[in-house]
Amino acid sequence: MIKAFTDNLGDTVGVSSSQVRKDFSMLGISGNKRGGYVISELLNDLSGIIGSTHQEKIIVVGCGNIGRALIHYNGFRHDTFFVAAGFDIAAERINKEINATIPILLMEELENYIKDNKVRLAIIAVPDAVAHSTYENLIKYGIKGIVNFARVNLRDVAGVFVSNVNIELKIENLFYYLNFEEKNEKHEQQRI
Amino acid sequence: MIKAFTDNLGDTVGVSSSQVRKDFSMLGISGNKRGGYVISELLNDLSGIIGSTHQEKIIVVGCGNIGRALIHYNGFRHDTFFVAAGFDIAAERINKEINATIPILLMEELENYIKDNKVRLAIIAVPDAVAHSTYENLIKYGIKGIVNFARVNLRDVAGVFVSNVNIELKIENLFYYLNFEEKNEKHEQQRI
DNA sequence: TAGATTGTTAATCGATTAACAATC
DNA sequence: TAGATTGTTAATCGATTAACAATC
Repeated sequence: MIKAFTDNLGDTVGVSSSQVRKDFSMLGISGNKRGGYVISELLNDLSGIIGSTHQEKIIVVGCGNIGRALIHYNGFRHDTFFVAAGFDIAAERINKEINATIPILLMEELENYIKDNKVRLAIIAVPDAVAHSTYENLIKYGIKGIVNFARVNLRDVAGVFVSNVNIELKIENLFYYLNFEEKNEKHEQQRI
Repeated sequence: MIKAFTDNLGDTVGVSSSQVRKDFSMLGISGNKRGGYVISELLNDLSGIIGSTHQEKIIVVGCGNIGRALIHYNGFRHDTFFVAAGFDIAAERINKEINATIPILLMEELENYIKDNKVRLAIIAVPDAVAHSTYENLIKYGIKGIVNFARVNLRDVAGVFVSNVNIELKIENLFYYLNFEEKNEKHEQQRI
């Protein structure tokens, strides 16, 4: 019976023990005073809270470099969700090229596919220029959650949650921090 | 001479006008009372602040699905940075397969490449299991900024900035929100 | 001038952390 | 029992927003 304590748990994910206790408290998860949390029970409680979205279908819209990488990424594909299909305006060509096990379908089939399969979550990996219209369509077709890789800021609307990735922005932010740090170091040295 | 006001600017990026004014104030960017900001000047000021990291080399470590997508992604590749090389334990094979313009080099060459080319920023796209050791090596070799796509939480250390992406976690979070929302809606309906 | 918008200060909000009583 | 760890409340911190004087 493997146990863990809030400071262990916090350490491994990079938050404070207070944070862990607070979160657990809010989620209604309780441990044993002085005894910590039994890992197996904890996992059980958590998966109960997360909701058993067993093998929910998600789709990838746009099958360029990023889209295809996500479709073939074997990293995920576990209990909670899997990529069921990709969509692209050049579906046939891509299908021929990559000989995929996950089908790439035409954009025209998007609406029906979402509705027929009750897809709730989509990944946007289309070119920036069409990201916003894609987003609007997805919402119209009933998608409730979106991960967006295009470099436009898509926003949450009522009942729809959007998570913007924007790798380029991340990289630029990092450079900003680096340059800032460097500048400060120089100042430090001058002062000494 | 195109102008913009803090509420326009805020709107387009999804923040409040106060926020924009606050940020500009802290960055030392000033506009004209009643006249807003001249876009061209604003861009100028901003690029001055961001620091002119002209055409800085970044590298991608791990050339699986995600890594290769990033290497071939033509989305970025603009003034501030570009992907100069990829690294993988199976460099030759991958090079043969993809016939790339950006070279994929062997992991053994990583240290020298970083030092010779003064690379400051790296993207980690290796399998989860080796992400942490890759991270430690990169830091040892002098990397100062990391974007991490592996599903492990890598942390900032002194002078090194890490940005964790973890797409799977994002998707799971979205499902959590969706399920939560759904549950609440049901309760709403029951109450009515 | 009157009206509009900046820039900055104060107020608010929320999230994180610290502290500590409860208790195993 | 003494010691350790939870669970919760209070204190702190930071970030966001509101407000408003300055002024173009």
